[in-house]
Amino acid sequence: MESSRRREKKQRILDAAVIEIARRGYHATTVAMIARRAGVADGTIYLYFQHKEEILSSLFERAMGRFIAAGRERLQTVTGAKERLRAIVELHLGLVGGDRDLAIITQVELRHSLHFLEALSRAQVGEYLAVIADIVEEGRREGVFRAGVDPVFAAKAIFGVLDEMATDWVLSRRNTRLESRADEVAGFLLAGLVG
Amino acid sequence: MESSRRREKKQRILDAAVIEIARRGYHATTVAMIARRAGVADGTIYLYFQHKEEILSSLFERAMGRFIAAGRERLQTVTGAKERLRAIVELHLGLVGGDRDLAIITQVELRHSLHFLEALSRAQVGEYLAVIADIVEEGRREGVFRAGVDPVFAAKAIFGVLDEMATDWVLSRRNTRLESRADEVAGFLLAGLVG
Amino acid sequence: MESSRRREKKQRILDAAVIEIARRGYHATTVAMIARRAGVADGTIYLYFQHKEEILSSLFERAMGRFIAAGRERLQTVTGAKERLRAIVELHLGLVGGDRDLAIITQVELRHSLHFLEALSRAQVGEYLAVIADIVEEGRREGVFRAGVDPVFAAKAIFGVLDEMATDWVLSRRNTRLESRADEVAGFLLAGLVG
Amino acid sequence: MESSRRREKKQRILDAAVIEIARRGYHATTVAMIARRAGVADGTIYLYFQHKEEILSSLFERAMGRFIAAGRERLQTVTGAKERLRAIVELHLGLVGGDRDLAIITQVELRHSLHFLEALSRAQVGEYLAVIADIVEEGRREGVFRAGVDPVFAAKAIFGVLDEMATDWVLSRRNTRLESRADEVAGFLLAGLVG
DNA sequence: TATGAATGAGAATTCATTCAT
DNA sequence: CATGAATGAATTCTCATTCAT
Repeated sequence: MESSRRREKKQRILDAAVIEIARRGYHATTVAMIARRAGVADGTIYLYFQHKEEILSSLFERAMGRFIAAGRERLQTVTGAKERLRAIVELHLGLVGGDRDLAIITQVELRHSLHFLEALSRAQVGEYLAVIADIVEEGRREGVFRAGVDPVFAAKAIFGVLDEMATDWVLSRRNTRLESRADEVAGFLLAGLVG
Repeated sequence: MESSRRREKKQRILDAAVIEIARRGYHATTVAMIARRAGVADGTIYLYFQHKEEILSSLFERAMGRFIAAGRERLQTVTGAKERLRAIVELHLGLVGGDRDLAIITQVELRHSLHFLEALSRAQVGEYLAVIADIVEEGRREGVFRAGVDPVFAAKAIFGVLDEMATDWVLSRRNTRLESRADEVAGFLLAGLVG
Repeated sequence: MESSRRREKKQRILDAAVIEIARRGYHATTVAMIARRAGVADGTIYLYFQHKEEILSSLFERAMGRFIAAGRERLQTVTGAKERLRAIVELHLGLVGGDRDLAIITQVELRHSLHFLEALSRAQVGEYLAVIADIVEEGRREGVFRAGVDPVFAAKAIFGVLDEMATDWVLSRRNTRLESRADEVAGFLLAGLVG
Repeated sequence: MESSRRREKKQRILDAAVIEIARRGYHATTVAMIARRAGVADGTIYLYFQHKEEILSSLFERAMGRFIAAGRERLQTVTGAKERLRAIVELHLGLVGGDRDLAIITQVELRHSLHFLEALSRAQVGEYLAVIADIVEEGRREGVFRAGVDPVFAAKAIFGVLDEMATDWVLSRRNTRLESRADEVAGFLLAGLVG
């Protein structure tokens, strides 16, 4: 009960952080700004997060958690490596494209330092890449994908393409929907994977 | 004559900046640290750069300049879209992989803020993408690449793969040579492009 | 309650500023010096003042506030233009002469820049001049002062004499009391005003 | 010959300084700005002045020199205390009002610090006050001015009025000519002095 | 738990002054 | 005499973090 209230307030702080950081960048955003938007006192932030940086990593973890949960759910209903890859592409672009503020954070702010990026990478992007690699592996076993493709390598390549599309969409302030490029992306990737 | 001395000292400062920033990140690096490593006084930095941030953008411009020059030179000696793409891949991975400190900067530090990333993107990455798009276009005309591939899209996808490989290499402190993955990367990309 | 504590601390900072600035001048006084004397941390200053310059203008406002309050009070108990002018002269010299540190600030430091001086002038000296002009006007109506005297001009002239006496007293480190010149000053001014 | 060229360049620097300092204030004006406007190198300034502050005091000395020279000349042709006082008033307002840039400096910038103001005061304002005091003394001897007036005091009062008029004119950006107030000022002062 | 006033370390930047050329 | 590149001390202001209430 307590715990739920606590979780709620933590979410409120994170929501505030997304908006502020997306708007002005991580370094230009002060803890006080986040506190004000969240409607709490400056000091309260430190009852929920140890450092300012922990807000950023929590943001990442929350995003990745949703990402992975959505992925799991979606993949359960889809079979066949090609369809599964297509599903991942749609999901990735759909999720990133669904919240521009969050996208700014995942595509730009989270990459602000080597140390930070390494930590993120090891922790959770690895898991995400593994999911993709599994699909590629599955495709090879099914004989749908070329045998010469290394799943681990392919996962990175796929992630690279998705990530670049996402970043490109964030930087170009165009009003297109990112998700609308899913077919094109999936087509390109499948062409490279299919024998 | 004067000017050459000036250019020389500017280079010295940039060289110092690469090392310091790669080591501790842009924000944790003080102007004083760069000055010390360059062997000049703090104030001297400001005779060559207007702001600390201008050091970072100069770093990027210098890197891109070398990149593009090397690319132009290389492409002049290579014909055929497939070979040209292969050459670009080798070049990209070779250049990024040739200087880990610089790679840290191009793959991580230069992306530290939306504003900054936008500026970079518009200015010079666009030019680079155009070079790649031209190769794809050429391949389509030659009938080597599939007609269904949009050159602009393909250029981003190719860049995405290269960029992800580079970032992955930077983050994994492995001692492999990045360039050694060129064949694999080129193979994957060509598979996606060739009919 | 809170507010009173806040006001108190603000006063403490201003008191410290008077001493430091009088001693070494505005430009040679650092915010750190004021903070130390006030017994607060450097950063605390900025919870009460936006800029260093705002300390100076607050000093002026505080001084003028007291000046005007004292003036109002005094003038209520005095009637007749001649007596009122005499009262103003006594008050002006008495207040300036009562605190040498503050006098240094009002007579010297507050005039350190055109921009600043303009702001002060427009804001509050104007009000003070108006009070004097009213007395002159009153004297004319009473037939005590010459009809040919322009009240606005006379107010400036009176202020000029008072101000010069004050500055002279500040600069000459003599131990005379400034107030002791009040009779002489009032006599001179009245001679010029009375028919 | 050398010496005349030297003097000329010194004047050029001072002329530049008047403009720059009047425009932006003493503290906001850098030595480099003055050098640029004077058309010399930064270092050259230091061949003519020991410190930046010496430029300011030289400015004052030059202004006072002209002031006193003009005063001497004028007073030689005028007789009678009343007429001499009138002449001084005209001269003072005429000279200050004749060059707004210089006026900004004499009325504002030169007063920026106690230390500086003291030095000026002792050195040359004293001499100027003495000239005025002499006139008052003369008037007393002639029986034109009241016997009760202390010449030294009167000189300060007169200077105070003139100074306030000058400052007022500088601060009000009105386009009136300062000199046009000479009659009014002289009338007021004489009323106070004449028996 | 929550507050928000206070802290004080920290850093970018400026600019008077020097001095080798 | 003149130059102007180089110096480096010096200072304002910010802001993550703490802690008494």
